[in-house]
Amino acid sequence: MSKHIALIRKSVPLISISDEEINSYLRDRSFKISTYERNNIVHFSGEVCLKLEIILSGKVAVERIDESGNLMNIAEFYSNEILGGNLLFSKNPHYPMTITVKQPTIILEINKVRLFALFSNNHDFLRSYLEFVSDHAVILGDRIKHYVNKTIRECIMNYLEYERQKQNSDKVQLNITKKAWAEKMGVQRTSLSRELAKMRKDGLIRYDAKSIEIL
Amino acid sequence: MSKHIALIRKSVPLISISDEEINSYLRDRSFKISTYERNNIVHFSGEVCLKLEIILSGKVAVERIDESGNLMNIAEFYSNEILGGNLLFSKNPHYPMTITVKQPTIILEINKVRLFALFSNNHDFLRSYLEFVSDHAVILGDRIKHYVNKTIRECIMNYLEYERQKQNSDKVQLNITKKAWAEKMGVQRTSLSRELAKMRKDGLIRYDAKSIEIL
DNA sequence: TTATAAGAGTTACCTTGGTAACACCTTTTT
DNA sequence: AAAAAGGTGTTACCAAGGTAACTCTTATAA
Repeated sequence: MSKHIALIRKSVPLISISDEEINSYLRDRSFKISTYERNNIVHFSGEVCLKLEIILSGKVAVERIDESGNLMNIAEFYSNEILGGNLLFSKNPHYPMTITVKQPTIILEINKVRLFALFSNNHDFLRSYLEFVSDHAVILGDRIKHYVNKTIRECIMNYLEYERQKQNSDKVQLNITKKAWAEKMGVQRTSLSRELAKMRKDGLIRYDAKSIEIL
Repeated sequence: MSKHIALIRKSVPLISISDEEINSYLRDRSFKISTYERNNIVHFSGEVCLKLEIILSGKVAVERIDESGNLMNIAEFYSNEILGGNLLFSKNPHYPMTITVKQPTIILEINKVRLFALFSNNHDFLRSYLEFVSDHAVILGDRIKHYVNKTIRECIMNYLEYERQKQNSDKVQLNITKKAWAEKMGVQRTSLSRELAKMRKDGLIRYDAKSIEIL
């Protein structure tokens, strides 16, 4: 348990909360720790959101599974990130997608009443909460912008452009598998393969198994 | 000006703020009133968001215009609704889409410092702000769910199903033009026409210029 | 009340991308 | 080291839907 408190102490969103507070919240159950194994499901699509969750360690993914069983990876969350922040105060707080564990994960759950009390008493916490929620709404909006009504080629270029800037090189290292990339863009893996081949033929890119060079 | 104060007094998000406060905020310019005519642009895509805006009266639309000039209507906002709520506290607060005026509109602008002070001093205001922001993040998520990787037929059925419940009748009145409907779904008007004709042939619907009956 | 603009329906044509069925690799597991 | 599982590339086939070019109808303006 003291290991968990150490984890909470290190958690960025909670940085301004004292040990005594943490202990008392854990005791009165307004804070709760949950641990998950790989492939556990944290929340099913449609489930009601009743608490805020802060990831203390690990990695989870928000995934949309359509009627035919196709997977689309909408977002991934790591340590210090928040789940349910966009949902908790909504009039209709249902998780819109499934949240699954990708790496063993420890999560701190905060109930709604405690959260609101923290906002009131701790303006730094409120500020970082608002910042987080804002940032993620913006990311959602960006996904609409980048992936709605775009051709696969445009999706590929968006991704490569983003990685080119992040990696600061025209030769982009692919740190994910092609399968995962296809799921991220919500297209078939074979269609991604085909489009990459076409783009090579059109002289736009050069590539091998692990990297793509933008020409 | 007193007319504006009356409008602010009636505004749901600000219901718990007194006349004296409103007056003093207007005087120190942390509150500001702007009026817009039809087709004015409130914010261009990419513009930096520096303030929260509350619509006191009128109607605006959030629109995405792609490279080929095609319009997609992402959302519409009316009296008592908030603009920029998802953005203001983000690290990268750029309006992702263009916001245009559909009906003459009066907007109250609140700067970031004042807004944060209101949160701190007025928990009801904070609560309704959080609720609003949450609801709208959920709506954004729903749009992803409803419109990403769906056929036109599925988009049509989603819309009709939604309207059927709202209007509580199998015969759905179309209160928008077909053109606007197509823009809302981000498809070509001709493709919508074609698909409706197909659905009629398949015995799914019956329709005339103003209404559609679900069979 | 014309004239002009804007919405609406139809269809031939063609591009995009999902499906399915292979053949290879590469990585784990036993 | 052999076997199983999962990632990858390729391609023929086909459905969905964007484009463009018309025509017809319904508002709005002169």
